[in-house]
Amino acid sequence: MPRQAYQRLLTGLETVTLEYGQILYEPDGPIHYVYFPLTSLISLLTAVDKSRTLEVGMVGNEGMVGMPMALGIGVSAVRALVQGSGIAMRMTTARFRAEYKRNVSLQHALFRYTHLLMAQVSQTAACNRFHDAESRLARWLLMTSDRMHADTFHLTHEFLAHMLGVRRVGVTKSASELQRRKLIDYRRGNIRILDRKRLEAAACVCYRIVKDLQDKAQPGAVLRKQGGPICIVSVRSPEGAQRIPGMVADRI
Amino acid sequence: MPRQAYQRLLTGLETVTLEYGQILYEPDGPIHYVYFPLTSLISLLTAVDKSRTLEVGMVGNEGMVGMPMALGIGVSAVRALVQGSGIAMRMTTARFRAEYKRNVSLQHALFRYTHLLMAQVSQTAACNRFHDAESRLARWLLMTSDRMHADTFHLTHEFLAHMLGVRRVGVTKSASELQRRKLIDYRRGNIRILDRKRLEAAACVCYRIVKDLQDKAQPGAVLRKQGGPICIVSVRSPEGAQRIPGMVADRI
DNA sequence: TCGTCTATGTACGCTAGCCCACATACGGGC
DNA sequence: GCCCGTATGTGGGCTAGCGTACATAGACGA
Repeated sequence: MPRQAYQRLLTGLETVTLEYGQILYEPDGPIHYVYFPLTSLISLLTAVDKSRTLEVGMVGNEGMVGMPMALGIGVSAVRALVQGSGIAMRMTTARFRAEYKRNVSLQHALFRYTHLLMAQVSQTAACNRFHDAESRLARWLLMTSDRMHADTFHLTHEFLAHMLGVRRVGVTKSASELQRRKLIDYRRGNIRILDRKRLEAAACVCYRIVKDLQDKAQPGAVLRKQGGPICIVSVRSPEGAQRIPGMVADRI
Repeated sequence: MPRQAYQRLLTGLETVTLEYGQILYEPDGPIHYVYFPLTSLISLLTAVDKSRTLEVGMVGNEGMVGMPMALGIGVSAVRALVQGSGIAMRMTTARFRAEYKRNVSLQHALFRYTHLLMAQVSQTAACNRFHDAESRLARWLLMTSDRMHADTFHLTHEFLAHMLGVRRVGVTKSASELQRRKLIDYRRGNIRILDRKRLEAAACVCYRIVKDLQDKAQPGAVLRKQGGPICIVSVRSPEGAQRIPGMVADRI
C-alpha cells in the first residue's frame, strides 16, 4: 500500500477500548463504525431464538469487524459481540467509505479477508453439524488462544455455551474432561491452556483446516509490511502483534 | 446498468446445460468459469471428511456461482454441485475479470449478493445446529422449490442426506413423516410438494428468515430491469424467470 | 464473619440420531 | 416375464446432548 494512502488511513482511525460483553452490531442493525481489533477479540453470532445462539466467526487482529462495509453494505447480518476485552481501532462508516473507495490495496486486503471469513463460516457450519461438543470446545479454545496471542483468558461456561450452541451443562462436562486429561486448567472462568499440542489432537480437524487457510493467505502481505498497527489476514507474528499497542501510541 | 455495459456483458456469456451431479468447483480448486443459473440449481457444500458433507448455500437464478470472483479470488472455498439439471450462462474468469472491473453496476449487484449469501450461510449454520432433521428437510424442499420455480423435482434420499448432513435413513424417516401428513408426495426420487402452506409451518423459522432477507434485497434492482436473462438477487418473479430460456435464445 | 451472588458440578429421565443389518420394491434391460 | 440394480422402508442397540432441578463453592461486600 502506498505510504500516503496508509498515512491517510491512519488519521481516520481512533483507538478505543472494547469491553467484554459489549455488542458492536445487532443482526439487521446499522454499522456505525468498522473495527480493527488489536488486542481485543470479537465473536460473530447468529441466533435462532432468544436463548439459542451460535458463533459463526471470530475476528482478532488478523481481520476487520464490519465486513459488510467491504461490500458497500451498512447493515450487519450477524451480532458482533466483544468476547475478549482489549484495544481496537475504529473508523466511522462515512470516513471508511471515502478511504475505501480510493484505496485499492485496502480493497484487495478486505476482499481476501471476506473470502477467508466465508470459508471460516462454512467450515464452522459443517463442524457444528458433525463434531461433538468436546472437540468443538478444544477447537474453540485454540482459535481464541491464537487470536488473543495468549494461553490464558477469562470466559465462563455460560458464555462458551452460547458460542458452541450447547447448554451450559454440556460445556461443564466437556471442560471437565479436558481438565481431567490435563490439557487445560479451568478455575472460575480463568482458562489456561496447559498442553497445546495434545489439545490440538483433541480438537477436530476443522481447527487445522481453518488455520492453514489463514496461514496460506499471504499473512500481512498488504498492511503488515508497513509495520503499522493494522494487520489484515495475518496470524504468523504474535510477538509483533503484541507490541502493537505501543506502536499505535507512537503514531497516533 | 448502462445498456452498453449490459450488452457487453451478454456477449461474454455462453449458454450451457448443467447436469445433475456435475461438480463445478472443488474446495481449494480453481474457478474456470462463473455461472449464472437460469433453470438450474447449484448446491454449495462443505465437507469434514469423505463421507460427510453439508450444504451451506444454494444458488438459483437469483445469484451467481463463483462468488470468490466477485472478490477477485480465483479459488473456491466450497464444492459447487449441480443439484438440479438445467440451463445456465457462464463466462470465463478472464473475461469476467475484465467485465467486472469496468462494470460498476455488476460490482454492486454481486456485492449485495455476496452479503446475502453470507447471511444465508450463517443462518444455515445455526439451523443445522439447533433444528431437527424433519424441520430442516421441510425448509430445504421449500428453498429448492422457490429456486426451481416448481413444486416437483427429482432427488434421492441419499442425495438429501448429504445436503442435510444426516444419514440416508434419517431422511427416509423424516420424509415418510411428511408424506404421512400429506405435505409432500415421494415416489422413487420424485418429490411433489402437496401443501406448501403446511410444509412451511413444518419447516423451521430459518426458511422465512432467509426468504425475507432475499425478498427485501431489492429484487432485480440492477439487472432484471433490463428484462435480460441474468437476474441477481431476485426471487419475486418466477413467471418471468421461467420464460428466460426463450429470451436467451432471442439475444444470443 | 456472614450473607449473597455468580460460577461450577452432578443427577436423572428422555429423545434424536447414530451405526449396522436386512427386508422390500419399483423399473428397465434382456 | 425374469433379473438385477437402485431406491426405500424397518428394526435394535447405543450415545450425545437435551430439559430440569438441585448441590456446592469461590468471591466480594456489608
